Amino acid sequence: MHQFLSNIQIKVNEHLYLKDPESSALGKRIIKGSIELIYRIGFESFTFKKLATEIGSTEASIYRYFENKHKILLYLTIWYWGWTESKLVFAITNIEDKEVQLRNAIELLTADVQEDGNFKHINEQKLQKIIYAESAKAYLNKYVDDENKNGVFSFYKSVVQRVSDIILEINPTYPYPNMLVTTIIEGAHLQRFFGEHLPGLTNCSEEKGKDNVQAFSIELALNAIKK
Amino acid sequence: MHQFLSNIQIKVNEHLYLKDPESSALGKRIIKGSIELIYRIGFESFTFKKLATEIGSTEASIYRYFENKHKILLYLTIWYWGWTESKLVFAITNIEDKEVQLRNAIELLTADVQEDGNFKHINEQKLQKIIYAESAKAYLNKYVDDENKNGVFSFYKSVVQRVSDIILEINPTYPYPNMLVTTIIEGAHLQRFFGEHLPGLTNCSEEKGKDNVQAFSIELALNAIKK
Amino acid sequence: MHQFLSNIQIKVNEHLYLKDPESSALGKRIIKGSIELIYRIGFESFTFKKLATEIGSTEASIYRYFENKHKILLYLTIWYWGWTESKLVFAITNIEDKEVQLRNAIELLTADVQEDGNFKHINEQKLQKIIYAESAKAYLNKYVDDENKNGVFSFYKSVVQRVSDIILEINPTYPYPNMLVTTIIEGAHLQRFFGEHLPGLTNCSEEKGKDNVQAFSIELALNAIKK
Amino acid sequence: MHQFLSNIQIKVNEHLYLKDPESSALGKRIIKGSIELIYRIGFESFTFKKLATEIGSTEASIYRYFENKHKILLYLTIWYWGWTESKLVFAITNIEDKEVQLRNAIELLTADVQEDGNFKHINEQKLQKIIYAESAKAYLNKYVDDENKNGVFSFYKSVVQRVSDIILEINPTYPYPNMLVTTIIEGAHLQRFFGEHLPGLTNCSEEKGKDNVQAFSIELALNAIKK
DNA sequence: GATGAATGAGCGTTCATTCAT
DNA sequence: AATGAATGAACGCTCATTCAT
Repeated sequence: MHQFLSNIQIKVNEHLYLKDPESSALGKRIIKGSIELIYRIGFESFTFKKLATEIGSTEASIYRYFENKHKILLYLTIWYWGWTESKLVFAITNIEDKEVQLRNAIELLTADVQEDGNFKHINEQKLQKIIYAESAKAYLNKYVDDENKNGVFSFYKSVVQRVSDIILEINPTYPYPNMLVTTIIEGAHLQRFFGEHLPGLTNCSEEKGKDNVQAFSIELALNAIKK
Repeated sequence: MHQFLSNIQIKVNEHLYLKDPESSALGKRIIKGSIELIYRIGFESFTFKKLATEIGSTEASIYRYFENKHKILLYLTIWYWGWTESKLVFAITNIEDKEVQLRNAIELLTADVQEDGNFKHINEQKLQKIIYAESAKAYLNKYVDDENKNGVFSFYKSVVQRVSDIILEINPTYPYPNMLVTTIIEGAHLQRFFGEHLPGLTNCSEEKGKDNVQAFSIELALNAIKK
Repeated sequence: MHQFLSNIQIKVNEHLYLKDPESSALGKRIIKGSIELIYRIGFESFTFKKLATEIGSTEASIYRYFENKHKILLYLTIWYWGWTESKLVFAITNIEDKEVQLRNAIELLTADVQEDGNFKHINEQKLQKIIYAESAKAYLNKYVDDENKNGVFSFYKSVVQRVSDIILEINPTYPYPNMLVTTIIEGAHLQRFFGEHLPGLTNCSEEKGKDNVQAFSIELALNAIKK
Repeated sequence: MHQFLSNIQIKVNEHLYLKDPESSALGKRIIKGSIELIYRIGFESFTFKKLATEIGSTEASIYRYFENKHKILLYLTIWYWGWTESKLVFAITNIEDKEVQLRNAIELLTADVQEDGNFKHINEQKLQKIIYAESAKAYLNKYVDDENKNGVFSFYKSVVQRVSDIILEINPTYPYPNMLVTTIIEGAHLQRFFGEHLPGLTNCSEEKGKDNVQAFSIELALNAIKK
């Protein structure tokens, strides 16, 4: 997988930045620093000033890249879903059995991310925690107009659509494929989040091989679409 | 139900406020105004100053009741889950058939709220939208220490536990009752949220009687726990 | 005149301030400090921060009184013209001869102001210099909508109208009374300004009794309207 | 006049620029863009960044020509008076009758400018509006030292002096020729400004042939100096 | 000579909070 | 108990300017 993905660069909608952060060293420090800092202090406390201090630059310089902190969160969110889609494509390619495809897909979408060496300035594990905890804030506010909303969700939609298509191939009459996929994705995020921040609210725990959030999710999906 | 609930008052953990907002007219205006304002402008833009203007009072007066805006959101969240538990208790009382209990419970938990005349200063519909969109912000930040987190979740946990118990009575060997319940609750919230803010991402729509979010949720649960 | 005016308070349009600066000690310090500071460093360099330092307060406190620095300049301008109208009314009251009225009026409007003990927190001399140099900036910018523009000019218009009326009583057929009055007022301001900042551009100088700006202005008016 | 002026280039004091804007295409775009932009948004909002965007260049490039925005305004002001003097010289050359000279001069100085095809990168109409509204800001600030002030005013002084000389030839004993000329020039500017921005404060309006600002000005001057 | 990148400094504004009444 | 006045601190943003190429 690494070999494959090492040739891939996630292309984020260019309306989201003033200057492409991938295009310079400072830009990459902004991305890296944002992930680090949002992970550490949360998006609400995250400011351009703190980010500037974090990466040893200035607010003014960051403004060359992003209009405001919401755009950064959007950028990260989109990047995350673009990256997830890449992995998804890889996980189901050349697999004949549709049910195996579905298992692979759900396993991937509900997994706890491992760091991915291909993107040096992006810590994928921390990014995933940010997605769990903060991504809702990315799209629910006045800074994001509809155009951007759609931009944000294009990768997310693709992911959902790919899995829905598999479901419909297994059971062409299942009436709620999209709902099922989003419920499973977000449900898994939630369990991860509870596991970390509100232990006691979930009963997720490590098993050997794959953990029980994944087991639960796969079982849920297969039972739901069983004819 | 109204007759029953009209005798009920939701008791919110007293660590959350400096002075009980239920104890005075101003306190109730604070609650009513907060719901109105958070619904309208979002929690991030919500400030004591704006709230004071909204209810025709002053910032200083609001500080008599709540330490900060996060505590208000916590208060609303807790109230919501306390109220939901009350309705849940009523919905399953005196029903013999466990599967009917489960159906009723899920129907309730995934429904779009109707206004409930019993709480004059609380607009339950707007409150539910706030829960969908903002409640994650209530517990994920530095203002909320662990003690409060547990306070916040006591009602939520009760709700989850009650439904889990029903599930275990139907299928005592089902290994993930909590996960299933929270996934269904939050999944439904998500579908409602998508339905309103990102139409096109979900395929939920009105059917007659109960809408298909409810149908999907009930079916999902029953298939999951089928022996 | 002092006795008469000591009972007068200049009432400035209340849309211009958030809180009436005449209503508190801090408010008066804001007015006094603004005059001092704008006089000293000019309106462009004048900021709320510098003003706060000048009067030993904070920016936030000043914002309780005025939305922005333009509103302060407007306030000062309006106050100046209100005060000028008061003096004008007094200067022509009970004078029979219309030509003497006109002489008095022009003498007043073209005079170099002397400090007026009635307004302790206002240094009228410095205020007049500000009017000469900065008042155009008060009304020519995006901060001032039409409503306010008219507010600003109500006193100015009254002044112009009173003098125009005298002119028309002396010569009812003179076609340009308003132009004449504004030209004389602003011309005198300009000569004062040149006298201070660009010596060599004007040939104004002190004579005994009244200076030659006044003499020039009176002569100009009388010759213009002579039948 | 065009034939005559087409050989003329206005030479602006070289202390005002780092590199002569007349010496390159970019320099001319800077001048053209400055007039356009100051006219549109006012001098206070005018910045090098906006100017750079307007002309499709960069802030750094503009710094090659002008130290700061105040120098640009000075440049424009000086250019305007240089251009005005050129027209004035032409308007009175070879005219015998001194009173006709004076009429011509005042007519010119109080006229609403028409575009002058000789200077392709300069829109004279917009420049005149800038002079009306903003020129005071050019010389009243810390950026302009005395040396420059005199530079700015050399053309203005020449204009005033030329007209004063005519006046003194008509009436050698008139004591205030400079005051009269500046009052008329600035008075006319003021009427134009009021006409555009504060209609109702002036009673200027179009007549046929020449408008009444011109008529008023000429009459004012002739009556003032009448022996 | 012209430009792209980066930055130090400071402005205008709001926020959360305290104090006095 | 509720309010009016005041403020310290920080935020979001822009500006003028410099440096390297």
